[in-house]
Amino acid sequence: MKQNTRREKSLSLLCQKFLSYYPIKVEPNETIIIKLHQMADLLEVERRRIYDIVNVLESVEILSRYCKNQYIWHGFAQIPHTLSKLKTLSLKSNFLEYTKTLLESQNHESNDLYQDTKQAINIGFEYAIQINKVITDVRDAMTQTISISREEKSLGIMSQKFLMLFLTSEDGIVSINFAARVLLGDTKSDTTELGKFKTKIRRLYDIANVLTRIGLIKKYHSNDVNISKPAYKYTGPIVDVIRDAEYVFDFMNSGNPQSNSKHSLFDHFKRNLDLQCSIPKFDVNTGILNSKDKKWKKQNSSTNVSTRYHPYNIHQSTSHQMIEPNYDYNYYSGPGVCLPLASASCTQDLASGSNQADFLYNQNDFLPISSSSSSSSTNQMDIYNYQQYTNNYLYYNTNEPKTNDYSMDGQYEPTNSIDETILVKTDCDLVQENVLPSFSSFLN
DNA sequence: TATTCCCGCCACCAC
DNA sequence: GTGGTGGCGGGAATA
Repeated sequence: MKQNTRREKSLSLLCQKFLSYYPIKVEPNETIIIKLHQMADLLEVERRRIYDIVNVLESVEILSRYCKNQYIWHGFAQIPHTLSKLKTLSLKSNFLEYTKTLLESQNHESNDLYQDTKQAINIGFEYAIQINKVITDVRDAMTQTISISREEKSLGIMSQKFLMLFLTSEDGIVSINFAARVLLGDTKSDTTELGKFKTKIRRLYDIANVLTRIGLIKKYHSNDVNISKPAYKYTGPIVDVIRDAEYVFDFMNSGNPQSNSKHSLFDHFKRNLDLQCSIPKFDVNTGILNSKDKKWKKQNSSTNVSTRYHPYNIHQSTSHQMIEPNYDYNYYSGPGVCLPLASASCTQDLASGSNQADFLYNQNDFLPISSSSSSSSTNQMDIYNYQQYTNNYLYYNTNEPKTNDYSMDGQYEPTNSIDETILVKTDCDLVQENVLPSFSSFLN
């Protein structure tokens, strides 16, 4: 039916179909390769659409690029740790201050360009252009225009910044308008011009559709006149900041030690900055990411970070893809976090769609690995509250993959047969609620 | 009308 | 040059 055509082709539904082919968790002895051209054929879509999905999924480390046309599927277990890193980055990099500055600037500047733009949308597009031009010219004369680099405009990095807003928001609600302005950067130059703003909104819808499908956010409807519509609400795990994360190395040394994604802020640090340098700061006035130690620079092609990598331990090489629909899952113990996972037909639940978020994050059937009780009567917390459940213990895997474990064609040649998983007390810093702004009420 | 976002052009980049 | 990748914005479907 024509009415369903657009919906059937939607990125959200496409993402759901994509996810239905892969398990929530990956067994330690599995390698799950995603071949993009096969997925495009399977889902009967242009490959361009697959990139949209993959780029956002990569931003939360559900998968990572392996080589041309191929990605490695990691499942959902890494998500809490990725979110912890993003939250930590928000607080350690001035990102939160930047967003506050943005909020204040719009509150105090009655002639704020964005307000003019938004107002002008109601008046007429042509008039909006005129207003923008005049104000932009004035501002250009007063301020140095610094644009955000192409790298920072990647869908994955936008996705990460979008998530950082949710993770530092007091109420977990972020209006798409505010997010767009944050992503545009530079509170004082012409970056809020209508065209760029609309483009950013489009991308945010793309991102939001994928993040919604994996249950991290959902569309938020409110009658509150103070909340700008449209808005999204965070529905993902509650995560803490990583204690003592002051240097780029702190991020590199957790999660995906060898990843090299163009869609990850962390990997940008690894490529572009000294590992010993402190975490780069966002300029609170422009939103541009800078570092005292080194300028954000174009990637050097001679970088010694390998483009062939396995982010996690892989104990045997299998080239199979497409997990059976009724695959059983017990729990996953990988680097970064160790989470109990469902022993159910996850892919079917994923495919059902409607209660996916509940399934992923609010299942009652999960038991922490360290729990001495196997009673299922325990009212388990969200799967992603696991850190808190275990008194802020994180599981770190001591056996990180070594470069020489892989042959030139990327096949894993195991030198270690057994994982050793140790407990590391995190004693996470708890963020004081009163420092967190609300991003929902932005220029209603 | 405002929101949502599909579609594909074409620039960029590694090889 | 070639093919993979993905930023970008027009404009149409949907609410």
